[in-house]
Amino acid sequence: MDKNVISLDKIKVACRDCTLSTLCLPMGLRPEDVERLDAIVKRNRPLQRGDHLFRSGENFRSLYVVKTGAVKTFTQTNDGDEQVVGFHLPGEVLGLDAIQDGEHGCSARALETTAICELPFDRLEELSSNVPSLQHQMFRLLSREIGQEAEMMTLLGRSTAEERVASFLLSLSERFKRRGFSATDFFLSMSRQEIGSYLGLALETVSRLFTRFQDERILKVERKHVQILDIERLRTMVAQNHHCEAHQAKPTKLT
Amino acid sequence: MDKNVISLDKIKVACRDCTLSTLCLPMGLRPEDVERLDAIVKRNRPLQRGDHLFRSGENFRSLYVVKTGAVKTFTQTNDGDEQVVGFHLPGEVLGLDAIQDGEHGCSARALETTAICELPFDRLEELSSNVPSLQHQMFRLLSREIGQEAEMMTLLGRSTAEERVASFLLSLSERFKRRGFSATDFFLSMSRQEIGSYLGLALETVSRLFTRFQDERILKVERKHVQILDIERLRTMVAQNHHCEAHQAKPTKLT
DNA sequence: CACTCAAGTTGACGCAGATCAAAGCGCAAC
DNA sequence: GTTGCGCTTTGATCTGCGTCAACTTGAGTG
Repeated sequence: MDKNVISLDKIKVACRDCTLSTLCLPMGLRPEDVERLDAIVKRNRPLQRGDHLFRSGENFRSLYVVKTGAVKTFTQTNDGDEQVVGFHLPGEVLGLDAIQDGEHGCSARALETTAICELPFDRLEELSSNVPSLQHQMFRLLSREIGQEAEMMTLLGRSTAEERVASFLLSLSERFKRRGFSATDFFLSMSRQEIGSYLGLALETVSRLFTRFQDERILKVERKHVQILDIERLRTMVAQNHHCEAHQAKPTKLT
Repeated sequence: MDKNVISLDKIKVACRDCTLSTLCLPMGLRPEDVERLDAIVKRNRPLQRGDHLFRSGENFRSLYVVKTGAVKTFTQTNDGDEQVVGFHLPGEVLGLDAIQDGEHGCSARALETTAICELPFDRLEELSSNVPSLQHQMFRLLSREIGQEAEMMTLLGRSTAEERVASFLLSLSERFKRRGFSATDFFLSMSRQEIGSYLGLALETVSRLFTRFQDERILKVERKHVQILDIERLRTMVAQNHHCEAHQAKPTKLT
């Protein structure tokens, strides 16, 4: 309750005063440029859990930045189910894939009460032309997304279920940490089903791995509440060699 | 021989006269802006099969566009093998993931004799500031990459081996077609191993599927030479429902 | 020509993880 | 309180594809 009131207050904060400014677009901009950016930001009422931010196929008008809360992006499969393509925490930008053809390629929906900053893209583009450091920042942002997706591709292409879940938990942990939350104690705002969809696993497999990690004293899990007890073990898992060799293209000539 | 001489000639072609201009960065630019872009392009000697264009960890200075030939990008796994992250045909841009932190996150190597246009990024950025339509084009380019990688993620996350191979062949087919080559008769410049690595499959699985597709009169395969006999069947495979249900997150309440 | 070596094919086998099924649990509505 | 409904967990079974291994083929070399 109390918390809610505070967060409703916060959403009107200008970029200059926003705690995310070191993660978000303003990163590295001069104060006067942050002001110009701030001037084009629209701050709408918060989304409730389940609300759509945009839907696949809709016209692209704006990029969106998560301010508080969490959002999932997903596509529809031809049999009518969801394929989760991403989870987005405060400071992360949504809609980047839609710049290309002016149409959203995925839908976005709030996983919890979520505040959003909206950046009308035409104005952002115009401003980028006039503020080289903002243009640079935009390029970096898009590039980062590309790099992260490439990492995700190798994760999906060659990792075991164990590595995927470990990797997922580490990713969340690091992202929470950078946002000033605990790196070892947090709540998952998404279901096992959604995690499984994102990681290319069955929900049962995710559940079993949570249980196993708990048995091995790596985690403490109670429904959505996760505590990481042994983060090093998780890191080792991810760095581990893979069980299969044939996935891998050999470098032309060993030795 | 003859061909080689021609292609060596071609690599000196200016953007204005390049057959790729409708696929490449100049797309949609006014002629005078194409000239300005052309002025910053460096055209180096062609790469031979196996030559590196850049290596993971190297400083990022330029983006590269394939002009003729083909390039693979790959990362190294901790056990020293390659993980292929992409195949790049004429008109496709490499190095986009390196803008972020000024360092290449993957290596790129020519799969055959390959001509490249080099675009020094600092000059490209400067020019983008002055030419809004180029900036727009850059944003679209980066956005397209993001969208394509997201598609690849769902392919890797939830598809069967059959769907992956079918999808790979369709992708090549379409890309060749747009470049004026045959959509149904082409040579693979990469090995089964590399295809497998890219698709998250064992090379044996790729081989078996090629054989099966051939038995089913969908393809004719002879080593690197592929002919697509029934492209519709391939399309059906990709659009097909998936064998597994649990991968998929159910939409929160239908209706 | 024979020899080598990398690339590709094919078969046999085993296992990680999907699928199927059922039971337990937290939470909202009434 | 009771009822109902998602979500999660857990167990039992099944299977696609990775792994291992043997063989074929073709290109390059002397």
